[in-house]
Amino acid sequence: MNKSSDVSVTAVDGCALKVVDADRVAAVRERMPPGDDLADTADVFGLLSDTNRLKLLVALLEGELCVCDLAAVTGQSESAVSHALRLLRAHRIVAARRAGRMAYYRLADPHVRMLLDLALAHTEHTEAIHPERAGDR
Amino acid sequence: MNKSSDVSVTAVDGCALKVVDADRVAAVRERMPPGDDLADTADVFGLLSDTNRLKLLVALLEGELCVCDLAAVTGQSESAVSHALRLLRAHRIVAARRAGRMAYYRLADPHVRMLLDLALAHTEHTEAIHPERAGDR
DNA sequence: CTCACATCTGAAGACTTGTTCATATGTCTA
DNA sequence: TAGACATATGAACAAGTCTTCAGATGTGAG
Repeated sequence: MNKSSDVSVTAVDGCALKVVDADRVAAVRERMPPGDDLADTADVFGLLSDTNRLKLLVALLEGELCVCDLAAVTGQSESAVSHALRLLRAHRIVAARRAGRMAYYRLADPHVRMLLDLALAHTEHTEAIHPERAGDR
Repeated sequence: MNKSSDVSVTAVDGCALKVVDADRVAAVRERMPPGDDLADTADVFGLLSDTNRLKLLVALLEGELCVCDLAAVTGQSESAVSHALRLLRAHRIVAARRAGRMAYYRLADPHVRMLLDLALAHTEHTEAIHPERAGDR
């Protein structure tokens, strides 16, 4: 095993790149989930990465709400809420129930619910440990 | 309690909006975490929402790696990796250890590690239950 | 049937983000 | 010290995203 200080050059997938620890690189590569899975996961995170969408989802954690109430709770325009819900609905993260002219939305993805719970539990504890912007070294 | 079918108009925070269930709206509003917390949480999700950054973090789950190995594992240019790491470092999600001219990066945020574990555990099981794009009704 | 209402939609502009290329910084070796 | 090397950085362009506005759709009441 060529550990530590020798730099080798491999061409694992067509594009040659210098690697320091070829074994670990190969091992990590093995375990890396397929690109599609990672892309899906990144998409989910992306849906949670907007403050307004996040507010909507947090509001829905406790039960369904109609569009206008969601707008009131989150302080957004009804149009903005509708757009956001459409996106979330397309990704099956929320689901709608229609009652006459009202539309009641609820969280439809237990996986996302867990992510939200986990994330919120931590930010409540962490308060200000994330000083945004800092650049070390 | 004015439940069900009467629509009232409240001006809770200055901006008047029609609400259907004023009680629930007020209750949900109560429990909603402060805006700053939500913004921080959204930022974290945002950092995980890029496939390339996600790859880097997944690669680091098993231990530290230097920049060039990260580039090799994830198939990105070293410059791109460096830029991504800078962002992650600024948010204290990864930390660098320098050894001569090499820089070894590791996951520095246990909170993020949990989010990653949770997310990956699920995508591995869920395969294709997230048919990307679908729009119901 | 007509009106008021709740929600949805499309399009356009402002803004944010990622990638690339060129170059800078700092470290090791000869 | 000179030169090779690993990483970092800045600037610029391309691409994607959010918000808003105006108007469309569908539903219930009179």
